[in-house]
Amino acid sequence: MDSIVHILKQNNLSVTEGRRRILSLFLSSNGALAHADIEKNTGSHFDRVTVYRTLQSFVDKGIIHTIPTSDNSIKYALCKDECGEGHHHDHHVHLVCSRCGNTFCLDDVVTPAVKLPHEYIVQQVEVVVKGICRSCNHK
Amino acid sequence: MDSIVHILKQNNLSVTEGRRRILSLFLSSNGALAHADIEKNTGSHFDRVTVYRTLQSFVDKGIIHTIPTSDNSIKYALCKDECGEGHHHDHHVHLVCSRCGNTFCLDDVVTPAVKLPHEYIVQQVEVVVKGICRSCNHK
DNA sequence: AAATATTTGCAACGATGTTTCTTTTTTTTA
DNA sequence: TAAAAAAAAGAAACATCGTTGCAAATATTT
Ligand SMILES: [Mn+2]
Ligand SMILES: [Mn+2]
Ligand SMILES: [Zn+2]
Ligand SMILES: [Zn+2]
Repeated sequence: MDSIVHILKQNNLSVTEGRRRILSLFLSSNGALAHADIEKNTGSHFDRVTVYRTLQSFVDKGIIHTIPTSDNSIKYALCKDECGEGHHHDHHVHLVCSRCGNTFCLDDVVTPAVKLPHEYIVQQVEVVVKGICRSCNHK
Repeated sequence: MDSIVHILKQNNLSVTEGRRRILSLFLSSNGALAHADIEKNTGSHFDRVTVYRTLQSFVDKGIIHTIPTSDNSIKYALCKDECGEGHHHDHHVHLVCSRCGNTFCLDDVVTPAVKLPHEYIVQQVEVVVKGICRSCNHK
């Protein structure tokens, strides 16, 4: 069975044209995608609202995760394995390339521990690095 | 001279009612402020646009800095000393309290170094911690 | 006090995201 | 496979956020 369909079924999502297309976009893209990228790449096939709802349901199911960026636009990228409904475990660093503007998950770079004064409690650490991505750096 | 007026003059900003009020809000608040907080706290005294422009000019001058949060809302907080026009040096960690919802600059907690694979270049590291703030933790 | 420079308010606009409701599509059941 | 039930998509309306251009008001300089 098609791997895209497989992922959808595994997550109890009914298989629709829109979900197939959007999930396929994520699988074939190496960087993160913004809502606008998705609208563009799916042409005028789907309503904006459908895209919003699809992204939201993917996030809910742990198929994709959101990436906060300092310019305040949300990006989305595929989760690796361990995430599921109500369980996100994306403890990696994100890179926003200041040359090409793309955003990447650095899945192998684990979020550093942050030590706060003892009056505080740390629950989650989010790290976004601004820098130059691999492909921009090699040119 | 009033310290608020002093700061404005020092930054070559003309002293207006709006700027005085907004700067004074920052000086008297211990957490970070969102645009909405400012609109609320200044009553209906100023137009939305004026608030936007004031915040923008404060950021430009290095009086305040922006704080990215994972819920994609911008917060603003006072800079400490070293920042100036075109020179922001806010290398500290930010905490979003999951109990009270407030956002704080942890001025004494320096952004940890993040080591990326050598194909990448790091330019800036942004760390946002979700956790419990001092005052919420003491209750 | 007058002239100049800067800021403000207002109105209009675009982008983003949400909600409600009806129609269409998908899934389940028989 | 056909009918019934459930889920998703599309459309329209709406809310919020943030920006821009311009005329009126305010602050600064002369
Ligand atoms: Mn990621
Ligand atoms: Mn700060
Ligand atoms: Zn790049
Ligand atoms: Zn708190």
